[in-house]
Amino acid sequence: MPKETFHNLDAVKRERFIQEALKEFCLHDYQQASLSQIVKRLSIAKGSVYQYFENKADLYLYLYQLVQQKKAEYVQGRPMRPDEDFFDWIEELWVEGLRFDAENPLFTGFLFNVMYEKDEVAKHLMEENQARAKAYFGPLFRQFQESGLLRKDVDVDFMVHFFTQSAEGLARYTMRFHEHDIRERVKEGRPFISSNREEIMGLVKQLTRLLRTGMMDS
Amino acid sequence: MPKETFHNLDAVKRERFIQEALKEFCLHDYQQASLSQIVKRLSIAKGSVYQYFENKADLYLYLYQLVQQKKAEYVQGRPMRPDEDFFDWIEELWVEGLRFDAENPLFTGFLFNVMYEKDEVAKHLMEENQARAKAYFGPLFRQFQESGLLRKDVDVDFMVHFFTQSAEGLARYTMRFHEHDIRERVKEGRPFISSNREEIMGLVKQLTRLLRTGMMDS
DNA sequence: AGTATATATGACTACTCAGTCATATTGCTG
DNA sequence: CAGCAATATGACTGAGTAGTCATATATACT
Repeated sequence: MPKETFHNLDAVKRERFIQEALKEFCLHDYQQASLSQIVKRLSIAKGSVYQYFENKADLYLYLYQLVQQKKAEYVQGRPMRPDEDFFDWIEELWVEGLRFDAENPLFTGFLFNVMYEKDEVAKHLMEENQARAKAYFGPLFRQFQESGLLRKDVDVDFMVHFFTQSAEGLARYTMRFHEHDIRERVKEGRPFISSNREEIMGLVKQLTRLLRTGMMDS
Repeated sequence: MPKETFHNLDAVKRERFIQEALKEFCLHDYQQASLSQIVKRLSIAKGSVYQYFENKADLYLYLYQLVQQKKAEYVQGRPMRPDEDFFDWIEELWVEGLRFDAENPLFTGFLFNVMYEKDEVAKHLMEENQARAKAYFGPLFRQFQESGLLRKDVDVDFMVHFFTQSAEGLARYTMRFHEHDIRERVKEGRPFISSNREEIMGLVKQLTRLLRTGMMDS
């Protein structure tokens, strides 16, 4: 976690530091991300990083905690109402989530990188994240199976995996037009996820259609 | 592409070189993978790498081409028969594919890394791969839509994306029990994908169920 | 055996990095 | 203003990297 000095920092300077650090961890994985490059872009001394954080891993974990928290705040506070349709609820959740992604591309880019990070620092973060999804949706799905809402001939764990994987793929799909220049967009701070509400709604609806009743024509 | 010298190499030595290089690129992304480490493990001189290949990128691209080709050979040669059910065909394809993955963990590990590689060297490989999938399944899906097999209220591109993403997620799911010690397994050359035919068949069947008719109980 | 060609070698260059630390600068307090 | 504590600095260390190249060794051919 950050040292006292970082919290004492001028808010503008602290924000700029976070932005630039996120940018670096968006463009590169943990090992390849360079503190030297961050301080160069910020025009501050290398030593300052170590006035603010213990080391590189400390900074990385702080950023993760920050981003994770912001995203959770945004998505939570809209729990499923009793007797509400699960997929209707999910639709709303995902639309909100994608809007958040569009508005905070650096957050999303960072989380995507964490997801596929090969370094040890990030291993437990992914595992935690997966465990969280499993703990949340697992019992819910089991309950739905019992109440005859979800099919019983597919394993709950597998269905949760399939479901979360689909959500992830949805975010990825929204980036499809910017895949070739995501790096440039990150560098320049431009968004790389569509913020077109119509488009987002359309995609989410298509995904829930597939999840509900599959690919086959009925 | 490799230099003449690499092709002239004793087959055993060449195979060992490939194995060790794949191992390194399984454990690390492109930038982090170290030629110095590879030659150390092989007990050969650093210079030898440059007798065999132009540079690091050349080696990486050679490995990709090699792995891609081997996998294609394995999966191809089982084209869809006319009037065969699409999902029945897919089931067979995926079972074969997962068997290949289980038998060649280094190949699969390497391809997984390529997929999420952030370095420029790999960018066009991913794009190529996605374009290949789109070119192959796109027209097929469009045809299925017209013949009333696939639902028409979901965009073909989106459906192809959903479909390929699901296949990828399937492979990832088979690794779920080894996620914490994949690195150790790669280092020691032990498999990290289940080769239990029953289990593989079971998982593939569950996925095709979900793809066919969705998650809801009918 | 002798010569030419192919292959193997590892010290070396030039680079980047995380992290350190003695020193300089700033801000605050009495 | 003096003095002290908090903060900023950047040269430096030690480690690791891709790639080079002159030299040594092995192989093939006459």
